[in-house]
Amino acid sequence: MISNKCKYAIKALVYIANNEQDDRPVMTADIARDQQIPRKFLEIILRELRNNRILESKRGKDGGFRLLRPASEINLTEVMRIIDGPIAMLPCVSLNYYRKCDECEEESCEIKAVFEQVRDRTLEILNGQTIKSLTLPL
Amino acid sequence: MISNKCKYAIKALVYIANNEQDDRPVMTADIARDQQIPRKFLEIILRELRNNRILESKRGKDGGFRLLRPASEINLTEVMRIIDGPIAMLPCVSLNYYRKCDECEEESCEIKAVFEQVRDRTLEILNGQTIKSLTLPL
DNA sequence: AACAAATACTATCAAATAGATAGGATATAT
DNA sequence: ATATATCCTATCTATTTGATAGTATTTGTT
Repeated sequence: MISNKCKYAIKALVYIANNEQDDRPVMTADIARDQQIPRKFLEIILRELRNNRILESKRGKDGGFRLLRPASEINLTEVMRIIDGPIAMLPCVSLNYYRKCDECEEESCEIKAVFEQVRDRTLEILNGQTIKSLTLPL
Repeated sequence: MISNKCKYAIKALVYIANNEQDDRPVMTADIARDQQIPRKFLEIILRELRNNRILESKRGKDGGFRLLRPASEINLTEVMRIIDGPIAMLPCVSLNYYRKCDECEEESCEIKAVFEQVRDRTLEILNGQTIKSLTLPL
């Protein structure tokens, strides 16, 4: 399962992509209202995405958030890794958050191979998806 | 990520499958020792698998656990669902633990389709794996 | 300069989950 | 009887999840 936080993050990014036609930044309050995300929680999420160079922010009146890169260059895996960490089902199989298991040697691990397969098929799909590909057709 | 508990469950089942040649049940203490799983925690896990008709148990001297069905008929998804619950990455996309999202209508959800794909590819792999297929060749 | 409106930051909190551990009850083979 | 195994109940700590509150700071407008 991905966290609510991560789901909110993805939805917020898609919302921003859908609403940035004119060059004005999108406000937290608007995203929160339209996507039904708790506003203060969303603030934290958007700031985190900004700190990780997915968004840029503008403070004060007419402030808000804009994508730092084109939506087509923001990958779903990148967002998920920032918010939730590993995508793999086992730490010892994670590409970006690898951690050895305490209790077993990897050479003799019976279950590693299966979860490597799952990881690869999952990444095939998620790497192929960007914020752009999740926006509305028009 | 699957939980440690779930990883322990799978490893314990594979261990039992690997060690049930003669008809004697496998003891918690042996699994715990050889697989480096905390014994008391493992007890809870094995009992849970018994309650869910994956294992049968025998108490007292020469007691222990045996697979209730052939290893080839115990699916990896079945075990994972018992211990960890949903396999899908979103509740609204789960086949066995479906739950509607509070904040969004599914018809207009931008991210549902992607996570349905991930679910399907993941289940393709995990449904194809049984405790038997994870045991040692011989 | 004053004000309104937005993000930034810090602190805190409650509930759930993860990951166990302890101790005694019960069943069973010898 | 006794030793040995599972069964059961209770408890515990740390972490994570999901959030809220309040204040500081920046910025555009009047």
